[in-house]
Amino acid sequence: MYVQVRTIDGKQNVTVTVSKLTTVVQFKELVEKELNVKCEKQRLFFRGKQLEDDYKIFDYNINVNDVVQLMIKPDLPELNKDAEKETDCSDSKPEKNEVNNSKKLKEEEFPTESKYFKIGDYVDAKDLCYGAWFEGKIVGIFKDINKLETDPTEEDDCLIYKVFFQSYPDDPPLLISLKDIRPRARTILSIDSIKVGDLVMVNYNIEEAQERGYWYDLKVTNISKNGRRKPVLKGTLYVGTENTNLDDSTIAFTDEVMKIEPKKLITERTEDELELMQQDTEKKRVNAPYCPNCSDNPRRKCRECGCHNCGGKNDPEKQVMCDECNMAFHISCLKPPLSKIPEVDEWYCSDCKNDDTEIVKAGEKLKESKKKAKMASAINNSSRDWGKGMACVGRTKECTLVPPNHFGPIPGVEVGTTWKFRVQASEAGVHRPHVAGIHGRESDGAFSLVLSGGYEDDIDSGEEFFYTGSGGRDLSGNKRTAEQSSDQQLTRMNKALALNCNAKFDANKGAEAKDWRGGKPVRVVRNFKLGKHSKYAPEDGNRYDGIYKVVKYYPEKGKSGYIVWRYLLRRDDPAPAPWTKEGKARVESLGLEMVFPDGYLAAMEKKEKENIPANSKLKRFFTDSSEGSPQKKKAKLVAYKLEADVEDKINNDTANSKLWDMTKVALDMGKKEFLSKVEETFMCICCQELVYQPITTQCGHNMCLVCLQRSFSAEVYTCPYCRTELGKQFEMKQNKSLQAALLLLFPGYSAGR
DNA sequence: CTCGCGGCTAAA
DNA sequence: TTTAGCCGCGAG
Repeated sequence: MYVQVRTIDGKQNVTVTVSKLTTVVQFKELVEKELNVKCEKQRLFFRGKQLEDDYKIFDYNINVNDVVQLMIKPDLPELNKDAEKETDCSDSKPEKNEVNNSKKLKEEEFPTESKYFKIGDYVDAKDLCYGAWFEGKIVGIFKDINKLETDPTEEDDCLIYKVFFQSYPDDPPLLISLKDIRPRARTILSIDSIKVGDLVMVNYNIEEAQERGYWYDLKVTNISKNGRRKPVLKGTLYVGTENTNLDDSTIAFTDEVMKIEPKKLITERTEDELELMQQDTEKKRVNAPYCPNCSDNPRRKCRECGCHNCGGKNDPEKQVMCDECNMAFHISCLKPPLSKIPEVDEWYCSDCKNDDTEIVKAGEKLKESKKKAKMASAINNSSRDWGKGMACVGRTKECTLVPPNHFGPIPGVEVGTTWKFRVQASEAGVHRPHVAGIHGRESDGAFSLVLSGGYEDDIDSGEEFFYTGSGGRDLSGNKRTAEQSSDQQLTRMNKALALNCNAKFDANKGAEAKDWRGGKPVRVVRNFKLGKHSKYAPEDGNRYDGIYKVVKYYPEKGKSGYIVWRYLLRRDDPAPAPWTKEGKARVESLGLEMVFPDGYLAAMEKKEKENIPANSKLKRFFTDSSEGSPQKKKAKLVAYKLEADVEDKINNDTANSKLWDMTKVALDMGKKEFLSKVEETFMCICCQELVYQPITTQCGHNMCLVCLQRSFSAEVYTCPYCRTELGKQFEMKQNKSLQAALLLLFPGYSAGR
């Protein structure tokens, strides 16, 4: 799709081709090609939000022909460059800043005086992080040694002012040049005294114009007073250290417009002014609250800016912050509570703790990375392109428990299991095709089918239903469904389903089974869309309803007038059907709930929240996200390389070479993913834990020695996975190579077995 | 290679 | 709100 990129001054305008999955970094590269503006020099904005490098076009809801604004960062003067580097807006580290400031800028050795300001003057100064005016106090004036070398004239331009920002008492003073300092604003202007063309200072929130933000200069272009209604004040807003203008900004806080005090030589100050400059203003200007949740009310409990557990704001020195989610916790509120602040560089709360060196109990899932789940575009880790349908999505998992041509139930999948999307039913191995209704082989029979209401003359009475074959539709134009437009043939999946019927195959008239239970089993999934025609459909998603058999099949003239093949299926499953009272009770007792793709719910939640302004995001507005933020490093995916000894053991395990090959695909996704894949692949079907003292059968399945012995002692001599006959005399020979490999990967997992 | 009882967006 | 029109993917 095309997206317009326009410079803030409107002079340059280009169109670039992107997809919803294009990252902001890639986008910047495209812009660099088109406009010859280096990526580092670009700031891109859309609907008031700065596009941050790690996000995707999708995450900002950018659509076809939307206009993205490009702000070009000019070359900063030497001083500011240095200062900006030292200014870590998101996470200030006072000691480090102090040291570097004094080391890099030798001006401290040259205290001097200025014609405009004195030490102790209360001023407004422009902060390099936010690019807005804040209340500050001059605590030092120095010569800029760098400038003096090139330009020996002692103009005030060559001075550096050390300014203490009163809104940030914990931060060290910053070095500011003269152009970013002026006398403290003291006068609130009434709306009637403001004229078009005036330059004033206003409060504005760049992300959300209705919300409180920071203080910027505004050149007034439009004032309208409309009777008793709130006056409208519009103008060009100067934001950032380079005074980039945002045209036609509407000011929400029209009763807080402030007069800008011009710079004045000290010699020209009146007695009053001299005094005023050294006096702090009584009432401080209000900035955007640090916490949008509680508006910084110290008496309100807030789980966002206070303790994430109890919401209390007391004892900040006894609170520890999580390095992942940045939430604070009282050490006494932790489970288990701590007696003192932990002395480690990085600390993570229980939700974020995600250590891949941690031994994970067999059978217990590793926690998904929060970072991964955060982004909507991370619903799965393949290159998901939205707008092309969930049917277009690739699987992130694959059922390896049974072969794709497996008849009958999938071990571990209970009747009543419900997945939100078809692709998940595919991942579970219950119904593998993404779109097609029947899964089968023409030579073999059908393994599964989905009832989805796609053929409205299907009659569903729960225990029995009529099903229509596929085909006879014109799917030209890359369609997936269409009206019936020709006769169906008893070939492909239609033939496969017919083969399930316990009767001699007849391609002309069809057939009916005398002993219908003798037919091949079909897994049946009901989709919620069937609800239009049937009361046995689930409320939402796709529900596995158990095993059915084909009673009969026959050709018939359908509603369309064309021949369709029809099948009568009848339920033959020991588990009660999910719509019956017993079935519902069973679903309840098994605790079955709708299954969503990994990260799906988190992504949906985030999408909903996106409409609500996140003021805290503003903090990062003027920071350069290309300079690695501390959170980034953890999200980085490092491919896992198997240690030589593990590799050896795996290679020795020739009986499972295919399974290992499949598992090794996950190596690229990092150690955590790989281990999780190993757990999934080598889980014992009986105890649902990683196999211990494993037996590998000739049918290629692994289970614990004790689990198989238990089965044999119950006189069941089949493979617990696929029911292949093993025989009473089956020799239970432990697969030592597999055991050794697993022990290296999961040290100590066998403890307690 | 062809086929298809999805799921999405944008237009109506 | 409903609906036409897409189209990646795994399966045979």
